[in-house]
Amino acid sequence: MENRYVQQFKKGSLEMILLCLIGKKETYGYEIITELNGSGAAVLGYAKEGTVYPILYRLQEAGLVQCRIAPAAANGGSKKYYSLTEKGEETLRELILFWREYTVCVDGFVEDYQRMEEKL
Amino acid sequence: MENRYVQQFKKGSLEMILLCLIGKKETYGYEIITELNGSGAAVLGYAKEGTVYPILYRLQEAGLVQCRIAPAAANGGSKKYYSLTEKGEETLRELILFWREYTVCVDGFVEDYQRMEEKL
DNA sequence: ACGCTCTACTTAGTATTACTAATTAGCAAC
DNA sequence: GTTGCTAATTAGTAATACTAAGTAGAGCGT
Repeated sequence: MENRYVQQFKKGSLEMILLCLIGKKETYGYEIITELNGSGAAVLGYAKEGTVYPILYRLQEAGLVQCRIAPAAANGGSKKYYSLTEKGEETLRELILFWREYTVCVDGFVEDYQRMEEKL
Repeated sequence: MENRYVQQFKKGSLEMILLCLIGKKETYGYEIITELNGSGAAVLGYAKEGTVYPILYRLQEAGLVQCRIAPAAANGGSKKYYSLTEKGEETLRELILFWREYTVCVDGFVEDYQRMEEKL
């Protein structure tokens, strides 16, 4: 891992990111992994199977996503398509609200520090 | 814990928050805890000793903060005043840069989801 | 037929982070 | 001398994510 901070901040928000991706369109684990590892999300580091699949199981067990099994496609194994449940949509809305509050709070500490640093 | 999301997002960024607080002014564990539990940081939940002190030890072991022991004050035990080392300042600058990148990335996923939701 | 590659999912074991909860200890006020 | 406040320490646990390996189907080239 190139950037050791990646791991740190990533904890916790991946769950929200997966809910966003699933909410945008019905999708499956492998596609999520390739999307995360594609352009735009490099700052998250490279999501691995051992990270993504357990989160999907947790989300399903919590009743936030539902799963539809599609038979094996052109090439490759059978896919598990996930979509948000009503509870999942509600939870995601709450999560997003909280994410906003949270970043505002953390930014506050950062700005306090930087304001002080500028005075030197 | 009232808000179960608190715990999730909090993982990882507390380290940066402590560095910001220590960088702003020399301070000690108990003061950090009371500051975090005071106004403005309620969204972080209530930081407990078992969370803050181990982070301070980690930061010290990593050479990011240095420690000065002050004799017992008017009332209370002796304090351990922490301040940033040069390495700590550098690391904090890097952490802040990364924090910006990180939130932009996560916000991107959130906005993608919300853009799609509005179209419905 | 065989191995190779790609898609796709699963899982065991580990590290890190934070929380719970209890303990120690000095000093002051009553 | 007991209570209350400041201040730090620590043992044990839960949650999150990572490492690394394995399973399995389908298509392709030889």
